[in-house]
Amino acid sequence: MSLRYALVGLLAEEAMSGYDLTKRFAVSLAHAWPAQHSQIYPELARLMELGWICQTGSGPRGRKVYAATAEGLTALRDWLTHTDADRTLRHEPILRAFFRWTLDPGEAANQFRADAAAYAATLRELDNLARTLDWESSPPDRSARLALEAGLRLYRVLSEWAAWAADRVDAHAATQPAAGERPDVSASRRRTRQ
Amino acid sequence: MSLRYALVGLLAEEAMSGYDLTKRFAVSLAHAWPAQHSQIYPELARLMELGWICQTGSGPRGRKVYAATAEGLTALRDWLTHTDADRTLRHEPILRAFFRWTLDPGEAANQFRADAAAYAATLRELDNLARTLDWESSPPDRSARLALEAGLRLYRVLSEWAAWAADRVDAHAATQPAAGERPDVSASRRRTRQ
DNA sequence: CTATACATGTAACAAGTTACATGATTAA
DNA sequence: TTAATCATGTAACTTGTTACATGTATAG
Repeated sequence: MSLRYALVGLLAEEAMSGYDLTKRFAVSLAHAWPAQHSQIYPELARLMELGWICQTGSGPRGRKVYAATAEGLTALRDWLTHTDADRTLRHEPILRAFFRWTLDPGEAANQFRADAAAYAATLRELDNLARTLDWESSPPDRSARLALEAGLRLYRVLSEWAAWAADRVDAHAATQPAAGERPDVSASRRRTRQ
Repeated sequence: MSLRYALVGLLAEEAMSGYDLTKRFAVSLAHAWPAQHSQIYPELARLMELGWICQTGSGPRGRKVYAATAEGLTALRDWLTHTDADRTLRHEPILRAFFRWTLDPGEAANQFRADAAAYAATLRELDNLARTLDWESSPPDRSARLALEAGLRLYRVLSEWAAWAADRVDAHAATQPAAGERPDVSASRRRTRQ
């Protein structure tokens, strides 16, 4: 349901088209709730049926401009106040980290450093985005700035974490007798509880 | 595909059943890649067909114990080294933060504080889990500790972020003339680009 | 004229969640 | 004996991704 409310929320701030919304999801919302146009257009149709949004204009190339209705805004507020937030974190790079013991330490460290670099790049991107937002402007902009701050802090720690993990792997490898190329997988595989 | 490789990875470390795997996903992997038993059992069947795992034993109540095969381990390593990681972050509480300008500031601040408390609770949970893992034990445990550290750091910043955001909302509300109960939504809604 | 950006949609598939469904073993 | 835990599975549905498909307006 999150996408549905996100669309209403954006349209409550400012009337715009599906194309505009898609761009919003590709920039400011990219690090909170990414969505493609193929998901957005059908959802807009459903929101029209629900009466949570309405078409307020049109433009060249079949452009349709939508705005949130009072009902839509009520539904959004109801979602925010009367439903539990899903605080799940699902992040593939962390999953990958669990299994890097199957690689030789040099490769594992390289991968952590690649993660660190990628996170740092995203952080710079978000930082530029944050600079375009004013702290003391409109309520929507103030909220956006608070949300953006989460992304800023998250990517900063992810970057630090990955760099730290790379160093740890290197440090441990240095203490090892540099035996085979890879850790002895079969030894741990023999551990079994039937 | 992540689930598939996660299962092979866990079974490369230690032979176990679908039930055991489900518990692993509910504890150590819960904050990296959550998965339910309804997703795990069918995937195990597919992994058997692929030859990436094999059944190595059985137990009471139809218990089936699986282990990763050499092919499975090769596939896992190939995934880790030859495919791009998906570094997407999708987190509902951040999305919600974007739209809290539609609520009165008191309610918005309360919600941020509830977020902070929930994150802090998860952090304590993860901290207990981390204490059960040794830094210098087996390679799999060392990897798990590195991965867990990401969760630790992420939940710490999320908790700090939410508390900070709550304070910010309060601080801003204090400077406001306490006019109506809610921000003037209609004013910003009038902003429109056709 | 020609490439790029604008603009909207659909279809097929993959992944994930919730609910349904069943039964065996064990500990109190 | 009875509740909890162990243990495996399926079905229906929702959500999200990738690819397909089409056409218009604008800037160089």
